[in-house]
Amino acid sequence: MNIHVKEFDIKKIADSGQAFRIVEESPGIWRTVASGRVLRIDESAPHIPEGFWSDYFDMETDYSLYRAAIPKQDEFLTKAAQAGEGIRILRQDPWEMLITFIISQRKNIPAIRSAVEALCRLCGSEIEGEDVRAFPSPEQLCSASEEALRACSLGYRVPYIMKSARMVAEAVVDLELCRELSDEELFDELLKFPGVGPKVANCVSLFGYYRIAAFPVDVWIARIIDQEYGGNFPLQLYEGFGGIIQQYMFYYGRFRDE
DNA sequence: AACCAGGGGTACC
DNA sequence: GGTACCCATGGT
Repeated sequence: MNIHVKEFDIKKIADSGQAFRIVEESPGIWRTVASGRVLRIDESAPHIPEGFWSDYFDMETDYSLYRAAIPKQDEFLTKAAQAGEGIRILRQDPWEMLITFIISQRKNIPAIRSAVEALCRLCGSEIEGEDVRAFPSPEQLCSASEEALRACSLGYRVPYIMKSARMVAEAVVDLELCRELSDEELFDELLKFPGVGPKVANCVSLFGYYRIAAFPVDVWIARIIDQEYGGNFPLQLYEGFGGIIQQYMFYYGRFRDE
């Protein structure tokens, strides 16, 4: 049983900077790993199973309603939203997002991918019949040695990751209970982790907790706001779903020249 | 409030 | 094959 797939582009999602384990395994066939499961998607005939995966890919949401809020006079966003049609905000695992976005600081996307993959190979669980491993649990990560973590190209982030993993393993911060918090409370809670500042807390909120009002500002978004909006982006036009608009901006900012 | 941090990816030569 | 520059930043 499959739901009707529309406004879904796995290739764009793989390049959107929210998920780092989606790879083109063979031409046109994409493989993704989440919560210890593997799914393969044919980009020309996408087929999303009901249940876990349709929830993960947020298939119930109609993104055209969000794009409709963009004023026609806003040429940049109009083009960005057009170029980004098919991108969805994935409902990813908060723990995986926490560690992934601590890793992300001052790395480019290919470097984030390889570091995350190295971490999974180091201490993630095997997945039956697959070459890839699951993202490691907090306990698995805690059991890894500092030297082994350094070999994953994590650099100065190693202590942040080790301390954050311990905080989750010891439930100093309960990432599941955090689902009950308001956006502001969640943001403050995430800031308690070492290596997590405003940018990373917003990314974890948006991609790990589906807080679509969160609006992470990285170098790309800052550049766009500066160059296209004279330093003043009208975020109030998109109250409650700025994160979705941000995703179109990010994607278009990176790929409009290709 | 400047300044620094690992080092990988990439474009260019 | 060398090198210069950039990178979904945060801590000090």
